[in-house]
Amino acid sequence: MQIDERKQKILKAIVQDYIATAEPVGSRTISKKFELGVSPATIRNEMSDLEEMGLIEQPHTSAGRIPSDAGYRYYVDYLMDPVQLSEDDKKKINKEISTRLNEIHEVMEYTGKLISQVTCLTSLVLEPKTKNSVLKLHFLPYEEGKAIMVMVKDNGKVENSVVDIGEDITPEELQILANIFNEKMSGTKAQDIKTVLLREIYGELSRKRRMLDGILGILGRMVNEFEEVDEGKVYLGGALNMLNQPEFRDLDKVKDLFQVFEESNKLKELLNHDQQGLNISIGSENIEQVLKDCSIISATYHINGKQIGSIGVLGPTRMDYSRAITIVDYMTKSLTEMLTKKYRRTK
Amino acid sequence: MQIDERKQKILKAIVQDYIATAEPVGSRTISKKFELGVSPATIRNEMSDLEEMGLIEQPHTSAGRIPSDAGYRYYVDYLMDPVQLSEDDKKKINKEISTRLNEIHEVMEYTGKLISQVTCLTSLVLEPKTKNSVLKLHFLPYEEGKAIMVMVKDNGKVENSVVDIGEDITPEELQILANIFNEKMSGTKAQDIKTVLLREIYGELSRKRRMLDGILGILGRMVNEFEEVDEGKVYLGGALNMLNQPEFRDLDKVKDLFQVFEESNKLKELLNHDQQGLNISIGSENIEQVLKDCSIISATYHINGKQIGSIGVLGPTRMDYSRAITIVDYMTKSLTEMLTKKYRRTK
DNA sequence: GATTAGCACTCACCGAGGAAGAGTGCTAAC
DNA sequence: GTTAGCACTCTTCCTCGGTGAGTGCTAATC
Repeated sequence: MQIDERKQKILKAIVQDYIATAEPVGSRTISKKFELGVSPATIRNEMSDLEEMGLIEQPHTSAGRIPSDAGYRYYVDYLMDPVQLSEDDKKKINKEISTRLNEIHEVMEYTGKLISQVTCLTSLVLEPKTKNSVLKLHFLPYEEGKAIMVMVKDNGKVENSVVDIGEDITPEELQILANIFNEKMSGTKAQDIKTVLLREIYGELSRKRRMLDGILGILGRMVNEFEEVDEGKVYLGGALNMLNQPEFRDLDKVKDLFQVFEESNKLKELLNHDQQGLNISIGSENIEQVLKDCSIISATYHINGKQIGSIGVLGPTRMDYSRAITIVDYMTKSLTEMLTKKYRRTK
Repeated sequence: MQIDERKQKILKAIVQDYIATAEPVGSRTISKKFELGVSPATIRNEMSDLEEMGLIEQPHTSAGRIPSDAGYRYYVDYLMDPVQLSEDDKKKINKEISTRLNEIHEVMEYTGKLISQVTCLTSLVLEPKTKNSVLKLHFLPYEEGKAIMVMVKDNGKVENSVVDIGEDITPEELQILANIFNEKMSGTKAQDIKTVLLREIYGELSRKRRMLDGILGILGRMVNEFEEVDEGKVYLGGALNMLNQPEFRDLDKVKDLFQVFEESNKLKELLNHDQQGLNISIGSENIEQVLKDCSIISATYHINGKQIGSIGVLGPTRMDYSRAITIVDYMTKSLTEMLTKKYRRTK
């Protein structure tokens, strides 16, 4: 869409003023607050054009204009001024995160809190996907018929779960299972394990008929475990901030919104776009109908340049895009750096 | 407080009608809906007395009466009719829980969902406190200078964490440490481990001077781990249900309430009364000022008759107490039974 | 003496009506 | 092409009277 410079300035003024005040912007306001050197009447004419183009709209006849989704999109793509994060903010973020780096879930939770605090919006943080290799498998004795399976993954995480092994499997046999895994499978992606592993083990064990049935059963359950821990958890932070937004003064809207917040699957989907890097989804561009008055800024972070998770902020379409983008961007970089440092492995 | 039978009947009618309708109850309503055999005028006189006693109050002059906190308390203590849970409900609860019994956090989360669904209120579920014994300790190799410590607790939970062990500790030495622990300490309460363990290990190892320093360091960190995992997580479910309650039509109240919901520490405190069994906290009886219009029904559940956690429901003071109590009560019993069955150990 | 009918009074709630104010669109002049 | 002027629209806010639910009091009744 090609629009002339003065229209751009006016659109920019409308978006910025509306972001700041949450009130429809009138022609007089623009001519007073922003120095365009033209009278309100001229601005009115331009606004009429902008409305025809679908970039702004009028809540009712005698009100000012507010940006449409398309208007925000144009603003974000072409008009927005870049914002620098203050050194203070940067320091705060870096320091706060690095003091919390013990457990991955603590990092995630705190990252979320931090983002929502700095942006005054709601934060979404997706745990690194553990669609990655299990490096090593250990079995430990538990109780009759059960064993503790400890999995070391190549992102440094350690998971354990109790698996049923049946009564007639001996510790030695379990050890064989672990050995086979550690020798042959180490580094296999979890989702590939199901097929590959089963074939391998089958070959290896075909001599030892007696064990076979039991162990195949264990494998079935193990693979379930692998998949279960595969899911990155999603952390929601600062949901309350939404209640301070004037667009959520309506209780029904709050209900709808929080309904989405309670469904972690939906939240995951919101962050789960395929492309890497920064992504901005404005209003009706969101998959979720309920979020038609919200925008989401999200970005991916990396560990060892490979596994990825994402973080995002969710706010009303009328959010301070440039600030939010800057913060999300900085946060992903800082997270990538720290997590990579933490989980750098010789392998 | 001694009040005559007719006053009791009237108070009961007021509470029940108010619970059902959320509207102040007038004298005419009572005389029509409940068969007391007296005219509205008589009821009015009685109501006037009840108000003087502080059991009911009047929102404004020309409105009916609503129960005060003291009124609810009297109702709960003396007037309430017991409710039987329908067989359907029972079956539903039992079935739903037992299909989910794999991971403790799944049980907790699902229990919460179930309670909030059945009561249409908000549920709080406190994980079993793991202020309990570590039965067994294992060490597994991780990377240079670190080891995976796997702890089996006597409530059946398995926890793992990566501990720094320093470069010059050999796997064999770690094994010794584990052996010492498993022989001497097994079953010691986590909070007692710090002192006892240190003394024991010190004696055991005083011969092997070289190892001592390193191992003492590990112990320090281990003990931190023990304490860290001590905290039971709290699960919140059905927070949205509160938004359907007419008392939370006011956005500011919602904000305050959700503020509490976001602080898991406060939620824990709400469930953390010392006495076992059922506990009812009405309105201003709550520690948390913000919850002065809410009541909490909570009860403790047990595993192996020892470790305890609790579950609760939170709703407006105008909640259906007898139903809520019945459900919470049934739920704790059913949870106790199932968890005890699951975690029954020969030890 | 307890109960009740009758009645005046209070007060929240609701909808109508009207004034104020913000903002527009149009027209005519610059 | 730009702007001043003006009529017009529409929301917001306030006021005001009517309505209805419910009370408290008084006097009559059981």
